[in-house]
Amino acid sequence: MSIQTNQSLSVDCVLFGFDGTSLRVLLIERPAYNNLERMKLPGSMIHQSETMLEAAVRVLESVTGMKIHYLKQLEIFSDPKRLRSDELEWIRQKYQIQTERVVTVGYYALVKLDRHLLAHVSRKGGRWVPVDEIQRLAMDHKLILSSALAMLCREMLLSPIAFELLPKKFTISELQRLFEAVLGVELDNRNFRKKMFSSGFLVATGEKQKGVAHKPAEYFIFDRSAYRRAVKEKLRMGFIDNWRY
Amino acid sequence: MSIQTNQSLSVDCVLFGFDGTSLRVLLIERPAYNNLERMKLPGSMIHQSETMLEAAVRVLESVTGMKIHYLKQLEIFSDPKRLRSDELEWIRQKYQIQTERVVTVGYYALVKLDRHLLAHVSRKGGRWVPVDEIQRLAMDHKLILSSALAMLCREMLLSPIAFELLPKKFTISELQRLFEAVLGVELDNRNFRKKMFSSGFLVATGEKQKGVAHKPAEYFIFDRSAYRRAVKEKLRMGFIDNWRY
DNA sequence: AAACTTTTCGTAAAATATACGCTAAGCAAA
DNA sequence: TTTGCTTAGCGTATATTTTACGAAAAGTTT
Repeated sequence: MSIQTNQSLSVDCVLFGFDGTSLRVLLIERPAYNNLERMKLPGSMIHQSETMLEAAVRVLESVTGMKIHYLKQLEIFSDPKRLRSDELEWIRQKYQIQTERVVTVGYYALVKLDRHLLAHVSRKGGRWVPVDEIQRLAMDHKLILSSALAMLCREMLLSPIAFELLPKKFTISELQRLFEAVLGVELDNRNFRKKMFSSGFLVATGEKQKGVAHKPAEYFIFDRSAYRRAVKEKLRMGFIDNWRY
Repeated sequence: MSIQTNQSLSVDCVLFGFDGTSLRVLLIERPAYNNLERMKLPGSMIHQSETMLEAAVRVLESVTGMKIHYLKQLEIFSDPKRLRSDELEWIRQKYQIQTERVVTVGYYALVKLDRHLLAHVSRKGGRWVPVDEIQRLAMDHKLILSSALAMLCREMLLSPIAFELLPKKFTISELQRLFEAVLGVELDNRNFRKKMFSSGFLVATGEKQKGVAHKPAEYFIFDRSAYRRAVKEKLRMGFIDNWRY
């Protein structure tokens, strides 16, 4: 029943990207050590004078080389037995600390994939792996990933995070494919389009696709301020019109 | 840039109850110490071999004397400057530990208020304070409370947590008043009733109010398995019928 | 008995969601 | 050049849900 004094705190980050077809997660390949799983989530122990969030930002900006715009906390993973002794030993060696227990906070983040980012990440030993190809991960990182996926699905239905994963200009079909990939459903393209346009936060650019073997689609952009206006409008009008038991 | 080794981990819990009119939070009055705020949230340092969640359960079951059925994690509060030095000193004294930094995890929980619970809590130095009467709290507990309130609102619209706060048997009006208290809105009683009945998880008991100066209302109970069936039904049918941008 | 209060049942209109037909615009193959 | 294939994009009819209220019912208080 004694107070714990020799524990450490870390962050582990699930960074999602969308390549137009499938949802991908950024994984780090760590050097071989005994028989430990090689692939892990990007993470770090926290430093003296930073918050958990700042630690997560540090980890992600280091591996991507860019500013992270969407980053949220998941859960805290504090099972005293969450790390096997060999994993704990790896951590002691890597960070040169004596610790009996590592409590970690999961974060999930979204980025727009582009050539520049892909290049930077691969220089840093990172790999963008499609979520449905991930079988095993180091430590309890598979658990953290599951938590992130659940959060992503939930958020996708409630706030406009899809646009964090798409390029600035995108077609309605790309948007729809993203929804289908994340939620694992098929959607009717005509109704999907109607729903997306109904709130008026998609702005036509006038530009169209080129070189596609079918009618070229128009590119749209997401107007965040129009979105905020629409949300306010809804709140003024309906009371609880958006609950769903 | 060094790794933190001398920090501690704690939990702080926001326990909500509903007295039929207003939403209340359980606060603890701590002994006077310098000029620190007296009222704080129930909390504790974590022990060697328990998870954060287990620590929260321990704290809440100790102060209420009963099993806690609804308990969820909020956020982690890790600002290195979240505690003033006098608050930190208080913690060092209370727990007899040398620590430079206390990172805390917020939890929020729901209970049904009854006479028995009220009595037990007041023996333990706890007080049920209406949320809108809380001006200041110790440390950053006001911040944790805000986080809990935001979470409560969000959850109230998405899952049937209202029934965790009401007695087993309740009238539709009581249910409505709870919604109004938590969300801070006024609702049309006829439409509220329709909405609540539409999913079919409210079961009539046949019992009615007695001694009220108007038409007596019937008591209902929440049928959790009917609720689960209704949710499944919805998922089979609609695709994304419950997103709300 | 009249007044008052809250419960409870209804109903009509408005707004949203769903299912699906059909044309448009590009490329590729014939 | 024509035919076929594919996805984009428009429209419409029907079903479902939400919203705004009217009014009766069942008690207590005056």
